Amino acid sequence: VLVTLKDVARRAGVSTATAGRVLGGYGYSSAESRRKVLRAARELGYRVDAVARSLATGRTNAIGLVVADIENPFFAEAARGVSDVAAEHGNTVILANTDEDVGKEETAITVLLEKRVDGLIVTPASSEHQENLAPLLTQGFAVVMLDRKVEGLAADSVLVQNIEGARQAVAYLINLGHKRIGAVCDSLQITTNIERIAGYRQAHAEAGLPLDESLIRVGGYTRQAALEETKALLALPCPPTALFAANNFMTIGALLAIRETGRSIPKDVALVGFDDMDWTTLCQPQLTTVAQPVYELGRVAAERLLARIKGDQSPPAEIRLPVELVVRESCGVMG
Amino acid sequence: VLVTLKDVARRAGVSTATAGRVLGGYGYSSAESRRKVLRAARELGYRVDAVARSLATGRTNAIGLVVADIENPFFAEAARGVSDVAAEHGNTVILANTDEDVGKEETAITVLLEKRVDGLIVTPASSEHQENLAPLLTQGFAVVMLDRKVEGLAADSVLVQNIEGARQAVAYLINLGHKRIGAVCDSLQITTNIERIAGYRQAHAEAGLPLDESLIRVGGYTRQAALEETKALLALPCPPTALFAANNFMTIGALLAIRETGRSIPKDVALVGFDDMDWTTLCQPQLTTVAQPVYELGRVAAERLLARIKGDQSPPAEIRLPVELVVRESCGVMG
DNA sequence: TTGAAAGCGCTAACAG
DNA sequence: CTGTTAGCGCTTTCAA
Repeated sequence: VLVTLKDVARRAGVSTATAGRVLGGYGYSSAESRRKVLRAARELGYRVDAVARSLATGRTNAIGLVVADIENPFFAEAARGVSDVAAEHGNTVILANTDEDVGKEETAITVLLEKRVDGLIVTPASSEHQENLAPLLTQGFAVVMLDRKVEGLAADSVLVQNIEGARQAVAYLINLGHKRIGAVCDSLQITTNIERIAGYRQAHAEAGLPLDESLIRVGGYTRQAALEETKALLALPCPPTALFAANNFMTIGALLAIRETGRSIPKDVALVGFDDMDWTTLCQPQLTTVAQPVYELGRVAAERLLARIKGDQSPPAEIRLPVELVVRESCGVMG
Repeated sequence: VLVTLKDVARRAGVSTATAGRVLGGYGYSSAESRRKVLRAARELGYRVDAVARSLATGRTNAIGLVVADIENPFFAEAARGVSDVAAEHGNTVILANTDEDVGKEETAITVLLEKRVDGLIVTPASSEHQENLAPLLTQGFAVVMLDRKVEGLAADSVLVQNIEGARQAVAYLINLGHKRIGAVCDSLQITTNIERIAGYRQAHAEAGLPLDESLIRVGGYTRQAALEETKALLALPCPPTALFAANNFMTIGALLAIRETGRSIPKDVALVGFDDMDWTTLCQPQLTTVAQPVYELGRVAAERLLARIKGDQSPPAEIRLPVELVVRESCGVMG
C-alpha cells in the first residue's frame, strides 16, 4: 500500500537520492528531473514518511504540549494559540494532560521525549518539582513554561502579570469600602496562585488594611473544592463581604457557593474573578474579572519554543503579558 | 547526548538484539541478561527512540485527532475523552484544528498521515466532502468519525441522538403552548445541524403544528453569526416566542441577541439550547438544554479506533449515544 | 547536478 | 535463550 521514494525514483528513472532531493526540497536538482520525479510521485500517490525522515534528520517537527487539563477553557484557549503557531511553521503538536499530578506529568514528559519531540511546552504541576525538566535544560533541550514557572529552572517562561492583576482587583474592592475580602485559590504549589495571593496581600498592605489570614482559603483545583472553601469562608462568624477567586474554576465554585447559601451578588457579597471566560458576561449580574490574553500566551510560548529549537541561545527570558481588570456588575453598580 | 541500544548492549555485554528484547519487552530473555541490561540502561540513562521503533515496526502508537476548534468546550471535552483512552493504551494524540474549513481539514489529514499515525478521529467539516477520507478507508486505514458523519462513507461514527434530542426539546416548547418557535443553527453541511433541524421539524409534525420556514435560520459557526441570525428572527413582524439553539455557540449568540434587543427570558422569549455547558446553571435564569455525553463521545470514538487499529474487521458501526433534555428555568418556571 | 552507499536506532527473522 | 544479519524509508556525505 505504501509507495516509497525508491518506487518513485524507479518510475522517474533517477536515483532515490535525486528523487529525495526534489520531493524533500533540499539539495540541487535539475528542472528536468524535478519534472520527472514530481510526475512519478503524483502518479504513484507518493506521500513522504515523516517517521523515516525524522530518523534520518534527527528532527520530528513535533512539539509536546503538557497541560493540566484540556477541558479547562483556559488551557484549551492557550492550546489553540500553541497549535496555530505550530501549524504556521509546519509543526505538529502532541497533547498530554496531567491533572496537576506530578507523577502524570513525569509520565507525559517521558513519553513525549521518547517520541523525540523537538521541544516541550509545559504548564508545570509544581513550582518546586524540577527533576523532570532540569536535566533536559542542561542538555540544551528546548523547553518553555506556559502560564507558570518552576523556581530556579533556567527555562523561558511565558506568564501574565499575576501580582499586578490581583493587586488591582483587590484594590478595587478595597476602594469600594470592603474591609474583609476573602480569597479562594487552589494549590500554592502553582506559581499563579502564589503570585495572585501575593497581589492580594500587596493591595491590603498598600491600603493599610489589616489582613485576616483566615480569609485566604486554599483548596483543590476543582469547582467542587472551590465551592467548599467558599462556603467555609461564608460560614465564618464574621464573613467576608467580598471575594477574590484566583482562577476560572475557583470563580465557578464561588458562584455556586454564594447561590447555595442563599446569598446574592453584589448585595450580600461582591465577587471578582481572575480569568475572563465568555460566560462571565452571560450571567446575572455580569462578572467583574481580571482578563488575561490566554490565546496570546499560547502563541508567544510556541514562538519562543520554535526560536529555541531553531537555535536561539539567548539567556532564558521571563515574558509577562499584561492583564486587565474588567469592571462589570458583580461588585455593585457599574464601575 | 543520546544513548542507543548499542551502547546499552555493549555495557551489558550482550548483543543489541538481546538488549532490545529486554528493553522493548518482546521475545525471550533470561533473568540474567534482563538484570544486566536493565542495569546498564539505568546507568546510561537510556530512553527508547520511538521514531526508530516506529520505522522498524510500522506503527507509531499515535492517533490523529481532527476537530473544528479545540477552544470550543465541546471539542475540548471530547478531546479529553480521546486523550484519556489513548493514554490508557499507551498511545499519544496529535491534535489539529480545521475551523470547519474543508481545505484545512485536508491539510491536517495529510500532515497526520505523513506522520504515520495509526488511525484518525475526525470531526468532518462537511457531510459531503469525502475525498479526504474515502481512499483511506478502502485501503483499510482506521478512521472514526466523531460527532458527525459523512454520507456514504464506510467508517465507524460515534454520534449522539440528535433528532431525538431536538424533537424532545421542541416538543417541550410546543407543549408549553408556543406556536412560533425559531431555530438557529450553523452550516447545514454538518450532520448535527441537519439532524437537529430534522428533529425540530418532526416535533412540529407530531404536534400538527404548521411550520414557518422563515423561522429556521442558518448562519456561520461563530457566536457572532448566531447573534445576528437571532436578531433577524426577533426582528420579524411576527417574531417567535421561543428559540431552539442547535449548539453551544448558537446558544451564546441567542442569549446575547435576546439581551441586546432588550428582551428577557423567559418572559419575552423562551430558550432551549443543545449541548449543556457548565455555565448554563450559572446564568439567570438557568438554561434548559439538551445535555449530551461529550466526554463519553470522545472515549467511545477512541475505543472504536483502537479496536480497528488492533484489527477489528466488523462492518462499520454507527454508534448513537443518548441525550437528555434538562429542564431548568429558561422556558418559564421550573418544568 | 547526480548516483552510490552509508547510516539514523530499532525490530524481526533465522540459525544456533 | 542469544547473536547475526537484514532491513524500515529517508537524508547525506562523497565522488564523479
